[in-house]
Amino acid sequence: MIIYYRAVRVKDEIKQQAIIDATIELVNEIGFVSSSVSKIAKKAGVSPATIYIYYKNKEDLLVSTYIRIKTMLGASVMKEFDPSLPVRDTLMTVGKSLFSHIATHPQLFVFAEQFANSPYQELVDRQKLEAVFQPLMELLQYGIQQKIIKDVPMEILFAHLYAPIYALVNPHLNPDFKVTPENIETTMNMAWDAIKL
Amino acid sequence: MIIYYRAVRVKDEIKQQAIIDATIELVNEIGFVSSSVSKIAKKAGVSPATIYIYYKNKEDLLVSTYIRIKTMLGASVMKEFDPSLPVRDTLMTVGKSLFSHIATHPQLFVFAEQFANSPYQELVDRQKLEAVFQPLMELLQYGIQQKIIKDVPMEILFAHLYAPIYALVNPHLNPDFKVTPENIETTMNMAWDAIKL
Amino acid sequence: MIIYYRAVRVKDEIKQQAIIDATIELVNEIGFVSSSVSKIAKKAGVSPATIYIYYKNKEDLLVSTYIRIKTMLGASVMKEFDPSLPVRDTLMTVGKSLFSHIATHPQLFVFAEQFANSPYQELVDRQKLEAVFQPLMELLQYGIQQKIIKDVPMEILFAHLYAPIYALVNPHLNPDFKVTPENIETTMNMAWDAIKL
Amino acid sequence: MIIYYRAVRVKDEIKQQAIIDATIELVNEIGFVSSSVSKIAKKAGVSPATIYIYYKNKEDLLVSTYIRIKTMLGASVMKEFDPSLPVRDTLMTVGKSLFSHIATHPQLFVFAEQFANSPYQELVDRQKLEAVFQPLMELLQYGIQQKIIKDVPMEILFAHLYAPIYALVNPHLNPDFKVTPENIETTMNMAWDAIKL
DNA sequence: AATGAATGAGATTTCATTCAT
DNA sequence: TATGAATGAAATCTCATTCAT
Repeated sequence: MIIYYRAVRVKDEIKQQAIIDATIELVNEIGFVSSSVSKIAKKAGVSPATIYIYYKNKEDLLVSTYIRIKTMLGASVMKEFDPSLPVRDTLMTVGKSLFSHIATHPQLFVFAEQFANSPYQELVDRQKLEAVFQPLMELLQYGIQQKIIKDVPMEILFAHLYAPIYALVNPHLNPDFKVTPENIETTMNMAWDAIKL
Repeated sequence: MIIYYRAVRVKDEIKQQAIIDATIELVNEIGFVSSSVSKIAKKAGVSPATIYIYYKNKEDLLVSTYIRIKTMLGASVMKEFDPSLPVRDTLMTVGKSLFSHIATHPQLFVFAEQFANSPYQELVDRQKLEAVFQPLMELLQYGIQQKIIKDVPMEILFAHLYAPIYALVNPHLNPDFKVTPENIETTMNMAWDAIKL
Repeated sequence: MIIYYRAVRVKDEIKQQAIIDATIELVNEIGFVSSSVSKIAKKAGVSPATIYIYYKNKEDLLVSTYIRIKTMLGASVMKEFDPSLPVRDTLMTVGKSLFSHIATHPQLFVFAEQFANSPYQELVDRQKLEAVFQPLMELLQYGIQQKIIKDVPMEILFAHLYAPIYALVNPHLNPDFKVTPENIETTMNMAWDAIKL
Repeated sequence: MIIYYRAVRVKDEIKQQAIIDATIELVNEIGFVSSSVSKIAKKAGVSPATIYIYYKNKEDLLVSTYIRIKTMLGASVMKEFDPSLPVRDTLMTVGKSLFSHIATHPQLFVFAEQFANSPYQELVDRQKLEAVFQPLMELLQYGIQQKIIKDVPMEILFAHLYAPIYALVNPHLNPDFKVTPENIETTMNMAWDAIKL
């Protein structure tokens, strides 16, 4: 006699991932505005009702997807972070890592941009998401102290270090830009020129 | 001889402007996703049907609004353009003008960002919109030639000159950033350090 | 040349009545619980969307219908009210009027009962609805003063005067009861015995 | 010879009662219309699927709950029935018992009222439920024969005896009515006046 | 017996657009 | 030109019920 009481059908990790993947793909294809729960469900191969087992509502689905993307991006980029190197080298490395992460996962980037420019964006705890970049801020702080980096507000430093990257890889803004090693090198050098003392 | 005065009622410029204003305001208030034609009509004080007299459909309304905003921004910013000044001064002036234009009309900026990150964005002729910045490109070209500015692709120069500005004024990204003369000065100086030879 | 600017299609009283009629009929047929907006629309011969032109939402439709029914009932019953007659005669007349109103419009009664036993019921201003019965209360008051009627709380008097009527005509409770003149006479005489001194 | 003890797990009485309790509570809180099987399950602390082990479907659950309530009410009220007392005393006692039962279990009453005004109501065998009141009917019959009680149809007698009670304790109809001994006394005396010869 | 996952069907509501005047 | 009414289509979400273990 077999007793299998415990093994009730269990929330399916694969299905949950399929839903997230479908969400990202669909937003890439038809945009945030037109992406409905039904369409996401169809793409994921599940019933619309099933999505509501995994997510409280549409908002929850989108916010969760965004947080997952941002968390992955942060972890991936900061993996390269090595404070034992010279300040400049560390910043360059992180920047290049960001470049290549985006270049490898353009879909995630498109979703994130559309999300960030939607009203849903107010629902995420930015502080929590940005916590992963704390070491970077400390490094910049240290650079300022060591008179290597300009003594200006942190947000301005960040703007010059990373905004150009986002602008360049954004296909809406620069449809023809290619993420080549040379372009990366050029951009990061210029960013350094902007912030260095 | 008969002289026809403008006896026929003519499309009402004021009404048309009211519709555009309502569109921009509504997108600011509730976002692109939730802005429906009926709500825009209500805010503009007209019937939904009236909007279809002035615009072919919703898409036409949104695209027209975007183009109007971008055209105004371009004109406004380039008004300050004076090629008789030194290259650096001209670029600084244009950058500051951009800063202050956005600071004075944050609503237009919010609409434009949401539009640019929507599928509608593919419907605008970017080349045409950017034509107004042609003098700027020529100036940069000239700066390169004169060995004042780094000889790198034009889009990289633009990215370093203006992306930090957009990032800083974007309330999603930097909710606490204040557009003060000092911050403007700092940012533009850093942008110049990035692109100057 | 004809100018008909003014005569835009106007909210259709007939259509609105059709929606209310359909609501009442449907609740009679399949009950409150199963009556959906779509089904009401279908019965009324309009699109579900049309209902939302006339009513803010389902709740508004149901509450409006209830108020209309109750107002009609009140007006109809009180039409017979004649305070110049002896107290007993007036109360008898009103009771008989109530009896015959319900007997003639059983559908309205069924709807009202189902509504009153639903959570929607909390949304109506009972005080306002009952205002029409003010003269009745004053008459009872007068009867008490004249030592014709028992000096007990008003709500107990009402309960004995009218609750038996509602119970008897309720087909759930008394499916076989017939509203005959004789039964009416009997019931009202007994109600009088209950309240008279 | 083999003796089977109750070795097989048996339907869990406690669980079944929990489901019924949850049903009644939920209908009290959110009404009949909004009470779904899932919500009932959650409140009862079981899986929705479990409910279908104990009840064929939702209808079965609701009808069973209603029958249980009505049966309990009947038994409880008739417990006091004592035909050896004078007719009047017996009727008074039963009425007071009804009053106090409802006052002690208002939740059961709310459920019953909502149920009775729903389409489910047609699914119960009223005759069976009312069988418990048979002695009461015989008593009234006897009273008529003895010329103590008016010789009118049984349902009219019942309506005058008990409808005022239901009306008074119904919080929708009389939100401010208090079930005090005095009010009970008054009401029952008046009911007696209505039916007595 | 017990259950969490799963779903087709259907709920309420809003949408972009057209109609009739 | 201008409009309020009207609507088919589609949106989000919930429901009663069944499945697989």
